[in-house]
Amino acid sequence: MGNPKQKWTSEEEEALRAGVAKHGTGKWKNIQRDPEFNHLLYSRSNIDLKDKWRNLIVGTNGQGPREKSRTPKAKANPDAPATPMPSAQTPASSTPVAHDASVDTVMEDSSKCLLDGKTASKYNAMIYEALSTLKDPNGSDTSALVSFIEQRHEVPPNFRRLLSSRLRRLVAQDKLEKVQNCYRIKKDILLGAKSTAPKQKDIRPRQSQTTGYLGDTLEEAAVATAYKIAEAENKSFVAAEAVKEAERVSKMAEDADSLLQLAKEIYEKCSRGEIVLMA
DNA sequence: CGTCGGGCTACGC
DNA sequence: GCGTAGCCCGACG
Repeated sequence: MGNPKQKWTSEEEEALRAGVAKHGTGKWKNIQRDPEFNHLLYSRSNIDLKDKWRNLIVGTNGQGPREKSRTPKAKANPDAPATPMPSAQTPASSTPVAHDASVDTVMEDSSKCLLDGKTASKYNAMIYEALSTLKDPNGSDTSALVSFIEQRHEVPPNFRRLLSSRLRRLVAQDKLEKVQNCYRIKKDILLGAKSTAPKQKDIRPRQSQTTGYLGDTLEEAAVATAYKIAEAENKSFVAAEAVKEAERVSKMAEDADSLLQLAKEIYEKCSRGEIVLMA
């Protein structure tokens, strides 16, 4: 009630970045506890840090609403395949690449409608289903996706909004690609990747007895999608190494930049004869 | 206990 | 009306 909203200041943001640079992502509590940043982040919880960083990343990823790229990210990643935006993908969220590679979703799209526990995002599956069915070379826009999904699934009234939110997030995670107003499944990085069989051997050959509204073309598309995802998963794994390298470099660059600025300030003050207090 | 991902909603354009 | 950003909640380790 009495919480209008607490917007993040650039100080806090900078502290967060510095904290991430020092401790790495995921160590939100450490960052928050760190006496160095606690002065700025005392009013924020570790969850807040995580959330803020999430939004920060979206903007840093390349095309984002807000580009706060103050620091010229190092290019690096010489081995970059055919990826449009290989550089600084996600500072330390190699998680989305490797860990998140579990790509939960996808696999059992429609059959997941009323499945047991997992309760993962079935929306993602719907999106993949829709995209892989209407194979639009230019991608499908939100309206097309909404109507497609609405025809096959039960959706809440505010689904459109939900969907667009989800689409954005998927794009941010590099799972989808947005061209103009249309979305399509992203299939970046293509490399030799020997088919490392173990995983995708069981991509549910048959499914759909849950409801039965499934067409065979749809099923085929679903399987194809699952296959592609599995393939992409393998590629991601291989690519993760390169990405990590890039991350490391860009992180170093950021660090160096911060230190440089700090050093500059100190230098100027010193040359003016002022006394500088170091923390 | 801490982290992560999803979802909701107020706010700005 | 859409997109963004902060915040909350449940799940998982």
